[in-house]
Amino acid sequence: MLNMDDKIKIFKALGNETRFKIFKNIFTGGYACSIDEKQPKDDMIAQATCVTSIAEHFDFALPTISRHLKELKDAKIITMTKSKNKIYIEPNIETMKEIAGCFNVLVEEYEKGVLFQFDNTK
Amino acid sequence: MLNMDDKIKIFKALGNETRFKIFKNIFTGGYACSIDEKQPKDDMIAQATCVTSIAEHFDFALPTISRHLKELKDAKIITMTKSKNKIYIEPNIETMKEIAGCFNVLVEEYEKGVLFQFDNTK
DNA sequence: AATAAATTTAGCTAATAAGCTAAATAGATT
DNA sequence: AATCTATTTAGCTTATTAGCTAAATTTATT
Repeated sequence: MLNMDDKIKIFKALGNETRFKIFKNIFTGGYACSIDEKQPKDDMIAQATCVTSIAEHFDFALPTISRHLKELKDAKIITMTKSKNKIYIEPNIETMKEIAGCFNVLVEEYEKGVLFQFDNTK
Repeated sequence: MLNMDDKIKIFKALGNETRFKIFKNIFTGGYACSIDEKQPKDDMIAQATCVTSIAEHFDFALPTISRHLKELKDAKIITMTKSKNKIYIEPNIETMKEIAGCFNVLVEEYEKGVLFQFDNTK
């Protein structure tokens, strides 16, 4: 369950152009890591990628992308799993489900509330 | 339809503690404006409130809250409608529906994708 | 016409964030 | 053991953001 600070951290992480693009690409694109292509691991899903392969798609220095990824990880938007000398990056779909749920509830509750008020004011 | 910049603006707006609390309160609480209580308008729903009445619930100076509200408005999270010398503030539920839709699609598409890959890797 | 209420604008300061390069660390390969 | 690959840490600069007070603007009330 996400508390308020968790949610704020998630929104802050997504409220930056570079991180949003990284997020979007990890969730919808998924770059294969060069080493994965040589030695695919069947316990890794295809989206799993590494810091360098993500950074290649951006015009920023590697440490900059590394720090953005850390922020996405700290917000639980992605997971970063060390395996040998590489970091495998995957979408954290549980967090997305929770956020989706928050907005769905917000819309549902709001519509309930509006109907209630319409009844009240008439 | 929200484009990428719109979405980033929305997340940036919600990624700040003060704005998140204002957002939360406008959507779930709804403070009545002192003047509304004296002269209720039947074309305004109960959540409609004004800058001062929102600011009363925060320990920040009025101009600070005013600027935060402007940012929520610019992100289309709330609407601000001038009526006489006051601003009526209401949730913009359409934007919330769109954001909810984005996360719902993300989760759905991801799960489709994962299933596809499982089929592929086996 | 003067005052009061609601809100914004302007201009300032301090904190935070985003970028960089250089150096450090950890593991793999030769 | 030396080198290469992947990544992070440190330390720096610049830009942005969040807060403030004071002043301006707009409309309502007396």
